[in-house]
Amino acid sequence: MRTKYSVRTHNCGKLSPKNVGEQVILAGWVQRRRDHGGLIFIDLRDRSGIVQVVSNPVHGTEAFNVARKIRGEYVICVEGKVAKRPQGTVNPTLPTGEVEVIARDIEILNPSKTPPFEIESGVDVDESLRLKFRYLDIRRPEMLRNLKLRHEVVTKVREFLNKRDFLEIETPILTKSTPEGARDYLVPSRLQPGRFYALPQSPQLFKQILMVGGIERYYQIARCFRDEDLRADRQPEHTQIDLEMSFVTQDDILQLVEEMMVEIFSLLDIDLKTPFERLSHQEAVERFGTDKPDLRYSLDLVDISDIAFQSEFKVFTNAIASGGIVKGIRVPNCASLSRKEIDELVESATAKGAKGLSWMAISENEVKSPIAKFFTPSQLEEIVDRLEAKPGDLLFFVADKREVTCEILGYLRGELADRLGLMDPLQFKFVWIVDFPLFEYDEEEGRLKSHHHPFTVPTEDSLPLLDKDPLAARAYAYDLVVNGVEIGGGSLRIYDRKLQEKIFKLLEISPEEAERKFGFLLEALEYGAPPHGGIAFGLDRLVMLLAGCSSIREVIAFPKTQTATCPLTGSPDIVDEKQLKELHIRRR
RNA sequence: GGAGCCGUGGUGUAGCCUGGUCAACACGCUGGCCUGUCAAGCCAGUGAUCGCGGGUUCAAAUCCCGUCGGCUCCGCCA
Repeated sequence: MRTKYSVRTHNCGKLSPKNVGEQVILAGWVQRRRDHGGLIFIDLRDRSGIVQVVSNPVHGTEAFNVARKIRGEYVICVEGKVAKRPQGTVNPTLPTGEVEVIARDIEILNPSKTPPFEIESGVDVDESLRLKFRYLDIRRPEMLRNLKLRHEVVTKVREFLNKRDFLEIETPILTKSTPEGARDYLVPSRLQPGRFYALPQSPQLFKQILMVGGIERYYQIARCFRDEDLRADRQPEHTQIDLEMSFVTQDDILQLVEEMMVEIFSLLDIDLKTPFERLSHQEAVERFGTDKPDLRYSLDLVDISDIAFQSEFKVFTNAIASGGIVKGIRVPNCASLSRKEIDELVESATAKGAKGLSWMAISENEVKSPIAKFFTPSQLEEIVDRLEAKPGDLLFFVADKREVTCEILGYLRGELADRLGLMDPLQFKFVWIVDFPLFEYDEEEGRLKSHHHPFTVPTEDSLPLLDKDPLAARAYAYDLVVNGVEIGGGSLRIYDRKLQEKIFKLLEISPEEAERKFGFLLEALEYGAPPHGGIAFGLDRLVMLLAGCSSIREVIAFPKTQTATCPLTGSPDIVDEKQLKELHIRRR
């Protein structure tokens, strides 16, 4: 019996009436033990599922004695016969509920301490405890399901891209720090005193170099590192589905990705309609107040500046006079919202940076609002018409600079949708955001900053704008957004050294710095670089959406806490002085 | 760097506002009974000085300050 587990014949969860009569050897963990005194039931669990084992002294005296000692999470091996359950004892909630295994022999392979929390679905346990005992947490069905789903997504992606002639190629983890972007994780070099590697924020430059290397189609399931603060959807290391192609247009890439998404979502029997909706960056911001809109609900933002300017309401007219706008949002059937609820919304908008938030409640023949007195009846009617408001609707208005107005209302839009339960968790609304600005203005640094990254190619008609009005320049850049979550983004890249240098110059990266940081790329561009472009997806976010979770930690085997620590291993940790010395590092 | 919420036996919570049987409930765990349960049942028992430190008070889980940890968010994340 010592090594019987090595000849395990079946998986627990796979047993069915078809196996009745068969002699089987199972191995797994004890989910639960029900001791009836003269008869003991054991729910035996392995990765495939659970099956009930019955230990009756009649069928195995020794086994019964062992069964009495068994406790939860013991690892055991059971030999016995599969039997149909007696009439009236079938468990319809268990896939294997029609059968049970009559134990002839039971061996305890390894006992277990009582786990610090119950290993079952739907636990509500402190997350840091789950993470400290992640190996127990992973035994829970939800975690197993999520990790399995993640595996299936990755498998699907590989199949899909392999079929389309992509090569999976690894790029270095120990690489070079680059300016711009997120804070790098640094790794001190032992052999080169005083020098540091950086962990990659993405394989961006390597994949472009691979294109220059004639690979034409590359992908990688790539780990990426960013030393920034964490969120529910942000970890210091995350995994990207990274791909790059030569000789393609933006449309080629978008189309390929759509096909890939169809494949991925077919895993959950979800039929995605292609092509996905496309919104220009500008339209997204104007209509939804964000570049990652959740299109499961409408609540569009509507400009009423022209009407508002005619009113007597100083807040509105002043905002417009100083170059701002007034926009509104219509919330259906919410005129009955209590004053307290409205005040809460006003407060949250103010917390977001709004100077104020005006509202109007629409009823059959009047507009109830603290600001109604500043408007003529016909102006009010125009506003109602413009927002297509119906009796029972509630309207909110913000007056400020264009960007601020859109941002606040965009935030309010999400807040309202959440409160009103407009986010259908079973629906997946894909949208491409395209025509991104090439640059944005960095107030802090007082200079231009790449909206996507410095290697993104401007559209042809933007080229003349680079010198005149760079902020008006558009890029061949695109984001894929699902239900308000940005799951991927990419661009066509610059493959001309002169243009790349020009962009660096506009970003106020000196030729010396450009040479030092990106010299190898600039040089590569001079040796027959093909036109190319690509995209990268946040695998964790994608799987999170598919799994219906609200944090990527649920789909990562060993995630970090908000303070970037690992309760399981205790990393990060102090190291020996000897190690530091070898690395030429002195602590302050 | 900032804001908010949380921290009570192994787990999840109640108690906290209105200081004084202040430690309760469920699950778990241990033992006993029990041959058809599957969240088994019944009986008995075990177990927390209330994250930590300080303060107020005759008296603090309860009020105040600080601190640590977890989570959410802002900043940050090309």
